[in-house]
Amino acid sequence: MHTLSKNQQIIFDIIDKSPEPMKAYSILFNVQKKGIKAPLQVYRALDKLVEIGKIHKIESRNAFIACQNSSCQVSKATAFSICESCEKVTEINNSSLSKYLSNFKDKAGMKYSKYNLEFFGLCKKCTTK
Amino acid sequence: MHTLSKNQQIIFDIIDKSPEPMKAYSILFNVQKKGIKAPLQVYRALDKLVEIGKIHKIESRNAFIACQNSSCQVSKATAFSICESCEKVTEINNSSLSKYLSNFKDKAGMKYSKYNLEFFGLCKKCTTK
DNA sequence: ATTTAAATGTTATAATATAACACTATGTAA
DNA sequence: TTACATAGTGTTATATTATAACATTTAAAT
Ligand SMILES: [Zn+2]
Ligand SMILES: [Zn+2]
Ligand SMILES: [Zn+2]
Ligand SMILES: [Zn+2]
Repeated sequence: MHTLSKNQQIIFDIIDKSPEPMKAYSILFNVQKKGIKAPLQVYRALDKLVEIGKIHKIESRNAFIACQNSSCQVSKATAFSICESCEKVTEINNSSLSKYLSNFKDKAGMKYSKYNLEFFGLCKKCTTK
Repeated sequence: MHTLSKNQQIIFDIIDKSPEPMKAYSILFNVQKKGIKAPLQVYRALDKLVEIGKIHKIESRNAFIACQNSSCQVSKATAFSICESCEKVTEINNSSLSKYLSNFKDKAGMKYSKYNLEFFGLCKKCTTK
């Protein structure tokens, strides 16, 4: 089991508590009172947290979210739903989907070791507005 | 059928000719001899070209690629394979995959209108090195 | 011809991310 | 416990990616 360093723990905690994906500079702003002053300190922690699967990057938003899937030890098979109205992001944990994608074979013979899928649409709440 | 404006055509042509995804500022550098001098001119053309499905953005790379799928009129269901060694990117055109993803239903009841999928791994060429 | 929408040109600036270097803490193994 | 290796930190500077705001021009629609 991996033990987080001081900066990693601070930055993980703030992302984990956030109801929405957080951007790097918003994280920075929020941890300055804890002594983390420079972008690099944030980005280094983010890199590590992504690497070990504690957080994921939402590529289309340049934002970071805590892993909501306890079995997701590494960020190598990720899927998210993103509401284009309220920007709510949810990690999808669907074994049929992950099985389908993990077994997907390209005709070009490429061997995949990782994927990231982002669905866009309207969440239930925003649909009824 | 959509007719491209002058800047849109210039920028589409250079992306279409490129064997690899192009970044916005690399595009800018390459079209300066054609009179396009400012980032905004590039980004505006890119936005439009993405909107009409002539190009796609590779989110994990902040780069743009010409649509390799003639039936892809709008960028609302995209899938790519990305080689993490040589950075070669290929648009995946697989009807089983697109059918599966287009019909995918989240248990949260979210209605999806769009998705983007990026596979990562080693291409054939890089596997045998 | 008049109106409307789309595209352009330009300057400035915001937002996102990394390079380089010096230093400190932690774990491992002789 | 001392040496060594690996990971993490702090700091300054800078690179890269993207948008705001405003004036003007072109193309399309009525
Ligand atoms: Zn996860
Ligand atoms: Zn919503
Ligand atoms: Zn396409
Ligand atoms: Zn390759």
